[in-house]
Amino acid sequence: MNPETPKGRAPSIRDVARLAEVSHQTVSRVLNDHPSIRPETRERVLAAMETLQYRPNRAARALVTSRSHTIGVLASTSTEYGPATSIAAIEDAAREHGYYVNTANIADQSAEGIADALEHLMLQAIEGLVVIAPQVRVFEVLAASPVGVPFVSLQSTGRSDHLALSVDQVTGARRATQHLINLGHRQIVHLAGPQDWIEAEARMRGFLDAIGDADLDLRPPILGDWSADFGYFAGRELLRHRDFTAVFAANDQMAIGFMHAVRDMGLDVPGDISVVGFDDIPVAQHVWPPLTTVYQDYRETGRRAVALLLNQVHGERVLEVEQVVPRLVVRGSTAEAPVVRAAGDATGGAPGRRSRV
Amino acid sequence: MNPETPKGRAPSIRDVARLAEVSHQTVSRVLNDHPSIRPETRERVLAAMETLQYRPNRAARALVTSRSHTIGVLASTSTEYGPATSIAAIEDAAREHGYYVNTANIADQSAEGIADALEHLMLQAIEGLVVIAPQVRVFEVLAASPVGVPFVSLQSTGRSDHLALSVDQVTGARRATQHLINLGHRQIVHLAGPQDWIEAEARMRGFLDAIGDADLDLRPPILGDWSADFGYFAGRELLRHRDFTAVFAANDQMAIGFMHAVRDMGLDVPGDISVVGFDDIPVAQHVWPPLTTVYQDYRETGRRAVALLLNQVHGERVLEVEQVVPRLVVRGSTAEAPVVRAAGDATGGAPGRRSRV
DNA sequence: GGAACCGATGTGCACGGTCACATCGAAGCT
DNA sequence: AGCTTCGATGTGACCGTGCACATCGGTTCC
Repeated sequence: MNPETPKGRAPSIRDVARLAEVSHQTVSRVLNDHPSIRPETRERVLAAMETLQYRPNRAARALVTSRSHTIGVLASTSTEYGPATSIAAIEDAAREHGYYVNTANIADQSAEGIADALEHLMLQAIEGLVVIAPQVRVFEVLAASPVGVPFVSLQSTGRSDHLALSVDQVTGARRATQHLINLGHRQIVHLAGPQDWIEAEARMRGFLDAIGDADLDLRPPILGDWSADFGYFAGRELLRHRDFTAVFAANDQMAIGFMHAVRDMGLDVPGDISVVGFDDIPVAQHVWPPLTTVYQDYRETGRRAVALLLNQVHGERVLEVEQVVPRLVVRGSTAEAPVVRAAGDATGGAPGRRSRV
Repeated sequence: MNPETPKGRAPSIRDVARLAEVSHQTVSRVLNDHPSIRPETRERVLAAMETLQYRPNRAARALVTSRSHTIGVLASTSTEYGPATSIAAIEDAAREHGYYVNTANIADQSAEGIADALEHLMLQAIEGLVVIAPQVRVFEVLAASPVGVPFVSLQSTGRSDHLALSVDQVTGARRATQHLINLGHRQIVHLAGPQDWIEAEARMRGFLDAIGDADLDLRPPILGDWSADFGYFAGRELLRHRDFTAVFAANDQMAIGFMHAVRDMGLDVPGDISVVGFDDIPVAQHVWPPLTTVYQDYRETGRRAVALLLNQVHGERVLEVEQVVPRLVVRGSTAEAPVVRAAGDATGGAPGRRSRV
């Protein structure tokens, strides 16, 4: 459409060069901010680009430099609030650094599904990888077929073959549990995440540590699937025997589902049973009762992952990462343990209503 | 590392060709499933690829074919459940079709922010665009600087310059409102989404239609920002005058925040005030009371967007899209309107508890 | 039995950039 | 004055793949 454009093809640096009456190499230099270009020449080239509506061809550049300027994100459950938030932050941060992001979601949890997603990313010639699919198995697959590019995981694995952004979930979980213990609870149930998940394990460890420190009886944690539905059904089951006074759920969804079950049984949170979640999803403070939980900054985590990864990609020294400790947020779902355990009393009071927004 | 690999460079089709004792073109043909290749030759080539761990270079291929095999997603609020779910579905579907997805989040709502994100995608040479950033302004920007590739939007705009996946939100909202009207509510407040949003407008229109059909008094809708926090604060404000008995919120988060405010004022849902949301996010059925809302299938929407877009990209005839009507899910947050409007009575009963999981 | 055709494969170039090296005039140094 | 250095620019090759066209042996057809 543009009269200057020679063929039906998009304009290339040679078209720009012709119009600006310079060599194609000079155009290339302008593109790459080469120092030794006369300001006047640069202006002329830029004007020609503007006229032709020139856009550099990323494929051509990638071909010759063998740099794709793309980072991969290997994700699972990207629908959940936490991962989704981190992914969005990763994309923003990457764009800021002039990078593109390619996400592959793990379809199922099989090793094959993981390998498929990884293969998809490798075909894209990614320069680095952010792993936000925090199942132990993912790292096994990664170890079995090395990607050959630096990678960062958003969860701490304890392995040393890559960098991990250590949000100290163990301490977060420990603090949540200690909060319950401080309130006088002695029988505490842990609704954990799935077996294979690193975060689930870390949170469980924090729970176990706190229980051990306080020398309390240990009930084996219930392994869940992070969903509110699971929290609900687990609650229905658990509440058949009222032999506990508090629950620490490994995420807010399960906590919310559990609270639903408590109400269905005609019991009260926190009057009869205190509940703590993990993550502080946006609705956590608006459910009834407002959920005591552990806050972690998913955006910041994503941002830092990109910074860390790009450092590695550019071959810079990677500094030791300081641990971020998530913060306990006390709301209305926790209260002092009922003094007398009355198994039949379903109409316990509702003390300690400290709802806040 | 591999003895066959000539230099430090990754193997190319010529390396494969040399090993298989064919020409590079034959290798290319094997890659592209050209019909006239002898099975025996194909085998030999495939074996050579395997030996060399050959991976096609996407950049080179994109350069010569000028096809990037990438689709762009222009998104905003990709952190919310709905968009996040659709994006994940888009990525899965695209991968299934051998396509890559590049997402750009709109940083702020300014025209500049939108143009930036779009520019980012265009530099990537996307073949098609899915718009999941349902603000009217986005379409203005798109109209001002045409992208030159087919695009599909996940929300109906009424414009005819592109395809829109019409989930019929107007009807969904109308049904939600009618549900309240059928329960005897006469004063209904609408917590709407932000001004600029297509979905917000559609849902508001459905609300207005239903109110108009029933010949009820119209209260101007309150424009919110989709957040639970907003729902809460709007509720605190609205409830200073109890001149309504039901609320239709444009999404579940605002509904949940509003219900929080109702409780804070010592009132009861649905005894004093019925609440309907929109979206059916996973926790909606587990909050108290379980939220009556309108379900829409975000995964399916994303999947269909990709199918539609790729049809266009491949120049196929694009069939008219049938409208999907979202489904009303009745739960415990709605009940018959209180017969007598007792302004001071804060302890209304809790009829119609039909909680279900 | 020779022309036309077809299946299977090879040859060379083009895609749009960047890199290494060449060129060339002006300025600096001895 | 002659040599070196440097800034500003040009020339040609190359990255890995696909396309257009050429080649070549074997059938088919009249």
